[in-house]
Amino acid sequence: MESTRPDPPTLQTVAAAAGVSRSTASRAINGEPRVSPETVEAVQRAVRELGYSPNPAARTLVTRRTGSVALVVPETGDVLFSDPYFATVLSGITAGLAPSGNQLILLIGQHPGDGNQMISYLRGGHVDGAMIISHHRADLDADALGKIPVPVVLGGRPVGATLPGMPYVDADNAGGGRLAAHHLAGTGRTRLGTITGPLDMPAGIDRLDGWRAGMREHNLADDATAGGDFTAASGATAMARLLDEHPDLQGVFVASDLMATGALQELSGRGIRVPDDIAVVGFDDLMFASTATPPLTTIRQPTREAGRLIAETLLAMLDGRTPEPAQILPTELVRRASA
Amino acid sequence: MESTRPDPPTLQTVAAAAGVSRSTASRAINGEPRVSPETVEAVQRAVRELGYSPNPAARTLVTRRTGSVALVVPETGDVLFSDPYFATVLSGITAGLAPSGNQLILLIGQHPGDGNQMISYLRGGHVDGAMIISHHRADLDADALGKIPVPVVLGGRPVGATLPGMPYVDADNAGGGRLAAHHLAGTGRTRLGTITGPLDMPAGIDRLDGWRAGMREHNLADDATAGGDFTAASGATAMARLLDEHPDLQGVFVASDLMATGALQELSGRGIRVPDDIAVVGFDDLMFASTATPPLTTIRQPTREAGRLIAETLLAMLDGRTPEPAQILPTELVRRASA
DNA sequence: GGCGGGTGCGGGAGCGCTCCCGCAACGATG
DNA sequence: CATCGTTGCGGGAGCGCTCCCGCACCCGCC
Repeated sequence: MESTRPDPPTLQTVAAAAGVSRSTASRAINGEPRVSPETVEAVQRAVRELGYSPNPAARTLVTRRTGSVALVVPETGDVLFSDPYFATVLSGITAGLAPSGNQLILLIGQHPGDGNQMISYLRGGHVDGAMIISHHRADLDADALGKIPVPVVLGGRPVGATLPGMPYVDADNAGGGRLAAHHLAGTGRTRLGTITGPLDMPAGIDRLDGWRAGMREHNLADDATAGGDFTAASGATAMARLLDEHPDLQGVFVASDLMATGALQELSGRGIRVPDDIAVVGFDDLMFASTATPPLTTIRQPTREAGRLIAETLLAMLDGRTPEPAQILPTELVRRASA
Repeated sequence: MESTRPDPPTLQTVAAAAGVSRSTASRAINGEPRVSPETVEAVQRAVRELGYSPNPAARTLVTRRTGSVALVVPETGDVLFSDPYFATVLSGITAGLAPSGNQLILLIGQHPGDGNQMISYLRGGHVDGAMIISHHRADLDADALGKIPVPVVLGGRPVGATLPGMPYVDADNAGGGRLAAHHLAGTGRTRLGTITGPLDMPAGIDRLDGWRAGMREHNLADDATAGGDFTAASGATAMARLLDEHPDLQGVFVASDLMATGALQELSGRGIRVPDDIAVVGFDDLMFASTATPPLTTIRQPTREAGRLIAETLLAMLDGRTPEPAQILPTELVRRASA
């Protein structure tokens, strides 16, 4: 009769096989102190022989811990996955999470407006905590975020007011913009411009702010700017506009490597030599920066480290510790051939 | 006293608020047939007012359904994330999963040998099913795989024998290799070579097999080959070797776009013009194929569709349906400037 | 008018686990 | 020798849910 499906062993079964009670078996399995070594041994053998594995649902029901955390990306999948930034930060997150044994649940928006549905998931007790990375605009409203009953860590500075008790991890975007300005100005070039990211995103805003501050420090004009949206195509378009409006341009800071590849294409299409005629500095230092032609001088942000830090910050909160409200990672200049 | 944490409402609370019993409330919430419309309305209002959300652990405990599936990647994170293939297939998987409401749990190997640990996770009742994508070699042993008690779908043809009851989804790699051969031969070039992927992987093997078949059909020699490992650097190295050994080369099929970018760099470094001196055909049609210099002629494989199909196949199995043991997606030639 | 079948609902049991409490045995302490 | 704390263990309760069973009621039938 019951030969069809050999029901998976339960704690009861294990306890019986080891000749102890449920409670004792539970204690032995969870490594609690008040158990004799012989008993532990007997229980472990029973576990092994029966191939026992605790039922996670039952355990969660009583402990109120799920052993998993969510990574929320309120961006539609298509946009997201074309951006190498995401893969890199995800890599850091999985690495940071690994030692804790927590599992990662991926919550990715399919349609704009899925945000609130995701939040209701977070409120449903499925996860112990959440990380929200909104590399692109943060389109979750603050009220809804405030209702999440579990710890939340943000990847990237939130756009509006800081959410109370919701720490974030970000790169020093402004500092990076300044580094780019210093480097270009340091080569003796004086007519400099920038291609910005979207100005409704912190990464776009802050890099521009940093750039402008740098220009001012060198007493250079900061009027040559063109806006892009972090895609390669927009980089090419912006480069074209910049060249048309400022024919005397000597150097350009492009707020992302992806846009920089577009800019390089536009420049090479016009027969403009890099860096001889115009120097180019990118931002990110993603994999393909070094394989561009010419290899891209860029501002490196530690994307993978940011991911790891996001995960570790969440783990700290799960442990009841109170993390820094903001953790800003340093950026650095990586000097290659383009500037 | 209990003002500190307003315990989340339970089904019992909702039932009381609606003036019905637990059972009836449960039926109303789950949309079961034998409930009067007025009762349904009353329960729904209570749910709304109390902000009730069913405890997933309790539900799972009795239904034995978790509502989540795992994506297993027995590759260390570092290797994986540098490969745009993964992001694309992941995008397809999330899209395919979305309509079902199942959540995605990401299981990513941190160290070589984590495979069996992952399998024990799959055996532990955490998920209803699993997808294993081993874009790189399948290093999970068949015995262990066979013990997974939930439906499993494989992304990519398994290396050894087919696992019984474990369907897979793959691109027509051999067909793609043949397409490349036909295209290059069709341009009148006769001295052709290939840069292969790793030959311990189906994607590497099958593309080479297809290429060779195509060469034979055109009565051309298929002896000019060099091996790579799907990275850009290995593409450059292999290209160099191929040029040294076969100075008369007129065209080359590179088994991945990433390797092709490396090959293009090597060619441009030697002052060899593409496609005038040597024509180049890639494989994948990833985003950057169109922005390479020159834009890459390549074999497109529907990576995102593969992801979606993997997810849908798993969902079908969860529904009790028996899927095709193998689903092979077509590849096609995308003609750009490099060949 | 008695009777069968369908409709709407309530109560109990139980999923597998952890945690609290209580109890026996033992060594140490006065 | 009586007392007390400590160690190791067992049993019961309960986490929040679904599902089975049974009960009351109403409709339509012979």
